Amino acid sequence: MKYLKPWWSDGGSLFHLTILLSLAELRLDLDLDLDLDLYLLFPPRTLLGDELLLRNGQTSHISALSPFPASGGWGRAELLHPKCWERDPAAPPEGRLLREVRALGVPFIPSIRVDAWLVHSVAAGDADGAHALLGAAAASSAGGVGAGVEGVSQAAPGGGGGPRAVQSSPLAAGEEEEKAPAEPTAQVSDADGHASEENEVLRGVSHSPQHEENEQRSSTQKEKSLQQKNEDENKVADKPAWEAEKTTESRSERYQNGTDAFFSLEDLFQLLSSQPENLLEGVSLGDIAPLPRSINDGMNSPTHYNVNFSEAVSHDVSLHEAMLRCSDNTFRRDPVARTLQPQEQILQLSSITNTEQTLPGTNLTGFLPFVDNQMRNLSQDHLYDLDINILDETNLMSLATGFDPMEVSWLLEEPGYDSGLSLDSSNNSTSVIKSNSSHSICEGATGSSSDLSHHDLEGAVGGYCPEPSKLCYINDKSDSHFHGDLVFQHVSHNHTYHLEPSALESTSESLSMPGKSQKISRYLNDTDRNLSRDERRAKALHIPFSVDEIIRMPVDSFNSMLSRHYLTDLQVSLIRDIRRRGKNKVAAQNCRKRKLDVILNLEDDVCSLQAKKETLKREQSQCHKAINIMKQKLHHLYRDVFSRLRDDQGRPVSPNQYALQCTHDGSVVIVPKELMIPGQKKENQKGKRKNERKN
DNA sequence: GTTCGGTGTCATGGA
DNA sequence: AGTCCATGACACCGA
Repeated sequence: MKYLKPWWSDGGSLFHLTILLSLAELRLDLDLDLDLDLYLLFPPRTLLGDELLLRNGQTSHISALSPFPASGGWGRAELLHPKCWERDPAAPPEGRLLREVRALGVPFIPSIRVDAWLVHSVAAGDADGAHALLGAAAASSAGGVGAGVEGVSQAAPGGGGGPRAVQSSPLAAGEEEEKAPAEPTAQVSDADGHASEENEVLRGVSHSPQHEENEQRSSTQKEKSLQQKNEDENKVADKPAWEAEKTTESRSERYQNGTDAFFSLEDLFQLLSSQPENLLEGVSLGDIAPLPRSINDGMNSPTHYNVNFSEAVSHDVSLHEAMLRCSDNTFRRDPVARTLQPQEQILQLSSITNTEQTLPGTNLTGFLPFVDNQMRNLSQDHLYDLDINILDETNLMSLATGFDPMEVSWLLEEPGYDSGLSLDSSNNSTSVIKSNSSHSICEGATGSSSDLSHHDLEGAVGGYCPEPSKLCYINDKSDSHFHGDLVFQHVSHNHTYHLEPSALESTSESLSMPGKSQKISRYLNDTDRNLSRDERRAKALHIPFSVDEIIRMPVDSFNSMLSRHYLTDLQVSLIRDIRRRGKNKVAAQNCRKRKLDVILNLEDDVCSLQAKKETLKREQSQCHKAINIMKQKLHHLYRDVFSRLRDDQGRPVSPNQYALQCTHDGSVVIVPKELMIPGQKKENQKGKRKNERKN
């Protein structure tokens, strides 16, 4: 798969496109990582200093670009967090876009401006040829060039010299004659450096004093700017790409004055579509992130082809300005409503980036496939899968608390508020922002230093470095910070009971959000689910030890540790509570385990005893049976003996009158029952009765 | 909505 | 006296 060849990257600048890519709907409100993977169609360095206006009014800037190998200047634009600019003494002054935006009275326009300095690949000093080329391209656009070619057609006198110049250009736009309309528009002929009517429309949405002043200045500097322009182009053509950066500001100034040359998107469309084979040479996809659509896709689309760009894109094209021109006046006139309706912005962006109808004449889909795809990916993959309610909550919380939405979003994700102790997460949020600027979200979870090694973070609560020197600001917590930490105590289960109820009530009342607590609690549970409450508390208070350490440490080490580190009373109290609770928790677990073991053992004993009882019962019954058998045998033997006994006269002995009795020597004698021992007499009587009953 | 098991926590007593 | 441990009691959560 081929990629668009930056055929303009090695020559002087001819075009100046300003495209406002509405990135407001990116996850800037929640995701603090401003490192946007935005692949631009423009040469690097020319984007430096461009700004991204955040919802909170801060600005971010595009930092150094990363040009792709063999892309001839195409690169990856990175946005720099404003915090970084604050630390950078060489930070550029307030950019033009921001000034313009503020002049328009739009306080929050989270958009990114991309100035594209399209440089034609002409030989050094051959700016006229480039002008001719672009003039031809401008002339080739069907009546929709508008003011976008101003300066270009002047550089190529007559504007009709396009075909000849195109043939001499490396683009070899031989097909230009086929696609080019016969006549350039009147606007083309008028494009001598003056701002066109459309330019006026686009830039004059709100005639700020600054704009008027710029227009006045522009009229006086026209001639000079034209001369300067040619000179600058020749200079730029001899300079490497990064040196062109130095001229960006001056270009912007001239742009503001309306003296620079501009070119419409349609011109570029015509130009690119006329030479697709040339444009798609040399740059492989491997150099650039894979994108599903090449520029040819946009070019070949009739929808893209037939778009009249002259209406909205002719001079200084911006999606935002185009949006301003659209019927959605609330975007400009009601910044508050815009601030409060991120979803609508998202939908706006979606409609803009996905449908050409929203912006007639502004077909970024075809012209900027990379940007378009990025926007699509960002808007669809990252935005639509977001729970919009989070945005709502964030904004509502930001309104309620006066906090920054980013901070509020962080607060929502920080589940440490169920602690009965005062926490410090407002400081955390700030630290998070700082750490995010260096792409260390995880490390910045507690706002600690980003220079911590992963080992240091492992097991340590919140990744805080235990060095005393880095613990100094622990004591800098103000009560207000703690107050902010108590915000969400009411939304989560609080297992601690030693916090003053007044504190909880005050914080809950100040920020109570009926109907939101459940959802917030859900997010709280989702985010730091793996952390215990004490861990979150320690994390919030920047306890420089892990909970595991605090609990398992021997008492001597524990005391020495407390004495070594300078900790606040609150921290010491928390640490002792953590230790006590941790140990008690383990003890309770052991106790329950032992109790369970005792119960199980008792159950086993019961089972074994029941089994033994059954066995004994069986043995008892067997013994009873054996005894009965022996008794019966004894009775039979008794009867048998008496049946055979005879007295002195030879008569049978009656068992009713006599009984058999064993003597001490083992002999058996016949004894009259009257002479029997009373005990033996009773037994014999019992036995006799039994035998009688049986019989 | 109720029940029940699991869990954390506190209070208390003994070692 | 301080600490640890064991345990009953309570509250909360989730199934």
